[in-house]
Amino acid sequence: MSIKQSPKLSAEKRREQLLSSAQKLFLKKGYRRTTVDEIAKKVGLTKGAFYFHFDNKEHIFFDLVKLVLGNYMAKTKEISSQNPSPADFLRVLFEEKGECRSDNFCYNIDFWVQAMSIPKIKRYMNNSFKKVVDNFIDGVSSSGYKNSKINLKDLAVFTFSLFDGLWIRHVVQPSIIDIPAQIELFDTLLKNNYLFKNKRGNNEK
Amino acid sequence: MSIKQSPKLSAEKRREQLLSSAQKLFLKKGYRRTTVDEIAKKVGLTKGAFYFHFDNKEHIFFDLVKLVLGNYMAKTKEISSQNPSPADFLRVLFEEKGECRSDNFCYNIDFWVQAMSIPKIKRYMNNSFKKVVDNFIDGVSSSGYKNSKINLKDLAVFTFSLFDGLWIRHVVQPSIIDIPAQIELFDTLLKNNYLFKNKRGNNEK
Amino acid sequence: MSIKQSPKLSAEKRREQLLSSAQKLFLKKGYRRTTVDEIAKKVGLTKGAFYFHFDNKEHIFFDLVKLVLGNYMAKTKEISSQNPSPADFLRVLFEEKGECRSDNFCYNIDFWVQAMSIPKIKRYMNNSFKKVVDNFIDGVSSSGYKNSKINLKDLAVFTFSLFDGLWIRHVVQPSIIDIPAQIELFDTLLKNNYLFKNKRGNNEK
Amino acid sequence: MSIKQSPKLSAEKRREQLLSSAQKLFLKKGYRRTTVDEIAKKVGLTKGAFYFHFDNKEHIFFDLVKLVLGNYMAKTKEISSQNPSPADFLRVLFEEKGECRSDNFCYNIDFWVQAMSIPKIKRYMNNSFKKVVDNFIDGVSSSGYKNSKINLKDLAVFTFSLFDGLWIRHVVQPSIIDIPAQIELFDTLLKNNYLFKNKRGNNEK
DNA sequence: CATGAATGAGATTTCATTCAT
DNA sequence: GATGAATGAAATCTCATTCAT
Repeated sequence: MSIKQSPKLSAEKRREQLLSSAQKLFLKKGYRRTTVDEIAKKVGLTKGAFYFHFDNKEHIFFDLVKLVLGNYMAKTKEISSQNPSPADFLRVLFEEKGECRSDNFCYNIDFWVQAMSIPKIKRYMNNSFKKVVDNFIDGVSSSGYKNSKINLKDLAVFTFSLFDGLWIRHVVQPSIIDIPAQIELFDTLLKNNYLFKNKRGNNEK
Repeated sequence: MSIKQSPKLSAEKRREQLLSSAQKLFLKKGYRRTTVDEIAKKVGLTKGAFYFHFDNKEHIFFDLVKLVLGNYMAKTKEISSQNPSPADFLRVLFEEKGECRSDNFCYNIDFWVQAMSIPKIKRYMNNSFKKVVDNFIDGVSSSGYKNSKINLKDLAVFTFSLFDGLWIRHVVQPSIIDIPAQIELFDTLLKNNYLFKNKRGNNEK
Repeated sequence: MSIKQSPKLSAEKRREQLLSSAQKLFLKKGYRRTTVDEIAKKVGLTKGAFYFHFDNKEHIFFDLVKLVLGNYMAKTKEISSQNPSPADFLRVLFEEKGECRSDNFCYNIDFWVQAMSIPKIKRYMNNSFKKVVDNFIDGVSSSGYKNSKINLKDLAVFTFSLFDGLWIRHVVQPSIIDIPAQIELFDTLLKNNYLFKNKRGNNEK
Repeated sequence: MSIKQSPKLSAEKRREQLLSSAQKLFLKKGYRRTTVDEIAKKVGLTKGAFYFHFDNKEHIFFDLVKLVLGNYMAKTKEISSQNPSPADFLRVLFEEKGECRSDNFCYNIDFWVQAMSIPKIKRYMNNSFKKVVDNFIDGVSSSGYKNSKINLKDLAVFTFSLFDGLWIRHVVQPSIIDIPAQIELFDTLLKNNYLFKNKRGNNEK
């Protein structure tokens, strides 16, 4: 009997498509609620094809965690060399100019909780976070945020936690939250602060 | 032959036990990963008994959302009458003195995502958030944070998003994050700010 | 919506039923070709019920291996105290008087191959076989089969291998093989043998 | 871009390679547990190539059954003209000198059960077995094993069942079983037997 | 001849829910 | 009120087979 097949693409292309599909779905519905069938169908394939490209559902998840964290680290690294303010980190993580694409970083707690339940990936994540914090410290100390009263590590945790919280609210209640305004607010709070004022001189970004 | 039965408690007691059990589990593992069996076993009952007290899994979830949001609203309402600073909201939500009990507020995105997927509860949540924001605005404006340059609604969103982010990181990576230090940092950032300084005079809480 | 349920039996009864059902099917079709659905349906249950009684398909298999080998050992132990001839072992293993019930011992190689692929069960099986061989040696040496020219351990292996071979042929081609005649033949070969003749005196069984 | 391909061999060569590969795998793991992918990979090909050479998995199985049984028949035919004792049949089936190559006869019950479930092959097998039995009878009666008390057909079944049983134990628990010793034992049992003694005179092989 | 991406049927397993006792 | 055996829908995963290149 004959079988209708989707056009064949290279494994590389398909892997990318499937990763992107999975990322969107995991973000929107969480790891558990997302089925392999959905991931595959979103790119016009069947379950079977999914298993040709990935060993199992957990594997695509691992790959995604690595991708996301790698991206995250790369971005923060990149910013750190440009004399950034803490708010600049938010700006870039939210993809320039507040245009937040919900398929871009899947900073979603379900994703995290799932990830943290697997020792291998948990270690990877803790290491990643340390690197991101280091990048942040490098970046902001070079741009005048070094201050005896503020522990820069705490400021990093503060910034990234704020990012997570904004991100989540953005995902869950997009109508309520205005990301660019929030970033501006963060920037304003820091710029008009005694703690940094004298250190940084004029605050043009 | 006789069957071992748990001592029969009043329906009211059992409901409370089950709600508490479900809350802890939903927080720790997410709605989907938590089974009815686990919820029941945690209080020494069987699945069957669960269905005597709740119509189904979604119902206990609804009840929990209402409970949690009610609590959240009550707390913020209470603080708002005590001339709070924004950081005070964090302080109280994190249960005073930085001692965070992980079973207290289940502000976990999986919980949210699940909740937002049900229209009835989505409306409820949006309304709750609006009330919480109003409580915040009431509170901080009475304590001198009214400032033409800062939109207080934005400051509320900022504060609650920060709370969410800190909370999540606390749940996922407890070893990395020092909640009291973060609250202090938030407080410091606001207190030493030009924007509020002249308006508020002395900042002792 | 309402559900039609099979009459409820005690877990103990159901386990026995399911074990028996699985034994017959594994014997007839092999482990792999037998589905959990079939095992359950054969006793009027659904897949779901199967998983209430057994953790998974491998577990029922383990239990069965233990049951079968335990039975095998017990039988050979029992015979060994009754001055048996080697053929008596076959007789009893084939359940008295050649009436072979195909659901009795599942001495089937698929069963074995599957079992041997799991280290835990492999050790168990090797130990069992050693015990069975010991029982055989005990039994036949007490009834005059001790003979310097014949290694009794070899005779044991010979007897049990013959049993396996007959059993398999009986399962696969029942029309071709006459078990009682084969047992008689084995007995005759031994009884009319110089090696044992002088040792055993008259050979009445 | 170019694709790595195995060197193209004649269809005949490939068929033989695939048959040999399949035989080894079916013996080791059973028909069901063996995948087409494994069969192909073992000779450096892909699934697709397999389907160029064989219509489907069942076909290669049929071909194998015929090959194996043909071999079996040919061997027994050959021996039967050499005045064999029953033990000689074992000897030859086990490939002279006790050096058992596990890839030679796949006399494995999974193989049989699978085969017997297909009527065409079942008839073929029953006929084969009859011929093998006839070869045996021809052989041993010419060498003095004709005896009124022993039905030679039973002796044939006995011998081949013993072979099966030894073979299986050899495959499953190679460390426990000493094939040459078993063959010797069989020979000894027959040689020192009243039933044949007077008929056969001296028994040197 | 051979590749390798894709299919689809079917197997194992999970779990919310039902219900007789 | 509570038990625990049973259901059934849905999810994950496997693998024989197809087919464009």
